[in-house]
This record gives sequence, structure tokens and C-alpha cells, in this order.
Amino acid sequence: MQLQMKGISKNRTTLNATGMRATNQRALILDIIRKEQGHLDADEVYRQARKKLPLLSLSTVYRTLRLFKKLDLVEEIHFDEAHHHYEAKQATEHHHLFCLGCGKVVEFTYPLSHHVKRNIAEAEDFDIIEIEMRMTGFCPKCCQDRQ
Amino acid sequence: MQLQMKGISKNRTTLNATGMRATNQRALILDIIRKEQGHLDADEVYRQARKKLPLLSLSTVYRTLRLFKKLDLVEEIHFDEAHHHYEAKQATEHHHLFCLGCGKVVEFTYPLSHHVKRNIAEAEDFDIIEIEMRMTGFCPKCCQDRQ
DNA sequence: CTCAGTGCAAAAGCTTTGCATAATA
DNA sequence: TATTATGCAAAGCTTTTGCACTGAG
Repeated sequence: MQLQMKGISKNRTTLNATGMRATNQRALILDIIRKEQGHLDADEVYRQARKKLPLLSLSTVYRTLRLFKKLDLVEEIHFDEAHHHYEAKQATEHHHLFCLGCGKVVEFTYPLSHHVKRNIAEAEDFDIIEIEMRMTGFCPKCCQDRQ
Repeated sequence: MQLQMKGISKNRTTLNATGMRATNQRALILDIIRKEQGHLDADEVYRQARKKLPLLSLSTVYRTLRLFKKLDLVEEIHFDEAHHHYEAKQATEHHHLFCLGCGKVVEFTYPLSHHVKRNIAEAEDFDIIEIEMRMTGFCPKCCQDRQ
């Protein structure tokens, strides 16, 4: 069986390039995460994916997300909530603003990496792989509502 | 029943000041988090606390940590692991380095807040409450081991 | 054809909740 | 004494795992 959807075949190529098997499930999940602007958690990926692959199991979603994370295809973000959120790995470094009022997530770029990586890594003799800056606060709308 | 331990009575004062009841459980948990340098998770707090209060229940630990977080007595940190870690609220802004090899956590200070808070908050019209920078990588020892 | 990947169901964490009891103010 | 907090047990969520079956290479 071959799925014929926009972007899917490109994803198959991506998957093949990593040496792992390009299954429909994996291609679809990668497609969903790449198309989606937001920051999906496992269950949201699952619900979206089942529209096209109704037999898909939640375990496969978890296994796939874990795999993608290891392969650096997706990034795991840690909000206040106990569970994880995922987004497609992007070229440009960006960070997250989390609104305590409405839960909205805003992405912003900030040239932190080069500067901090050099300074902190030297200071601490650490080999830095990743930087994640998470800011919480209130978005304009919620600022108003609180007054 | 009154516990007589170093620091506990001071914690009772802290607790009373917030308007909530100063129970032995709360005083002890606050004491443990304040004395501990590391970043304890709920279960670690529980195990330590039971040495002195053997009947303490894990639910109380969770309820207390949630309360302390709301009262701004502790800070919740998000590592890769799915569960939360807690540390006593500190005056100086600091961030965390997490070693992917051995799991060690290093704290470091970096004057990020003032600069970023101003710049990003303006850019995004957000009212920033908190900044958390989390870096992952390999500590000196694990760097060596990997070669 | 072979082995990696999947679905299902069950288990394993972590965290929250309901309720009777105990302790604080 | 009037609430508030606790302990226990049970439930709720998110995530992982075992195993037989399916499908990609």
C-alpha cells in the first residue's frame, strides 16, 4: 500500500536517508509534525494521524516520536505540563514564550546560542549540544484581562 | 507534637507568613528542599522526609510541592525526564546544564534576565514572569569517556 | 525471505482525588 | 470548635513493553 499525499514522498526520502524503514506510519507522523505550526503532544499527533490511518496505535506514535528525537528530526519541548510537546527540527534557533493565562505558545528567535555556548561552555568545561530557553508570562490579551 | 530540628522553626515562620497552616509535614518538606543543593523530584523529597516523619504520605508531598510552587517558595525545573524537579526559590537568577552522559546537573548564573526581558518582552508585548534556560550536553568527564 | 515495525493489551511510572481521621488556629 | 491538612487507597494520565502478526527491503 502506498499513500499518495503531498509531502509524504519527500518524507519517505528523509526516512530512507536515515537508514531506517520508511513505513506509512512514520511518513505520516513526520508529515503532521512538519506541517503543523504548533507544538503537538503525542496525543494530538495520534488524533490527527488517525484521520488518515485509522488503525494506527498510540504506541507507534510514542515509539516514532522517540525515534525521531534520537534522529534529530524533531525537538522535544518542556512546558509546565507534565507531558512532552514536539515540533519539527528547524534550522534557525528559536525559543518559546508560554502564556500562563491562555496557554498560547509564541516562538521567537534570539541569537543566544553562539554567545552563550562559547561563554558558558568555557566556564563550565561542558560540551553543549542544545540550548532551550523557556519564558513564561502573560500575553497582551491576558495582561489586559488581569487588570 | 512539635518537631525540634534546626531550621524547622524558621520555616514555620515562613509558612505562617503566607497565611497557611504550618504543619510538621510542610515545615519538614520546606526544610529538605532548602537544605538540599540538588534538584529533588517528588519521590526524593518523600524518601528523605520519611526518615523523620515515617507516616508521611506521598500525596502530601505532591500537594505540598504544588502549594509551595503557587506560593513561590519553590521552583519547578523541567529536565528531559517526564517528571518534575524542585528547588528552593533563590534570589539570584540561575540556569541549568544537564549532562546527557551521567545526568549530573550544573547550575550557573548568567545575566540573561534583564537584557532579554527588556528586548523580548517589547518585541512580543509579553509580560515576562520567568526565564528558564536549559542546556544539555556532556560534562568534562563524559566528554572524555565518549572518545 | 528476513527482520524491523506495528497493533493490541497490559503494565509501569508519575500525579491527582475522595473520603474518613487528625491536627491547627 | 471549625476548618484545614493528612493518610490511605483508588483512580487518572502519560508513556513503555511483551508478543504475535505484518510489511518493507
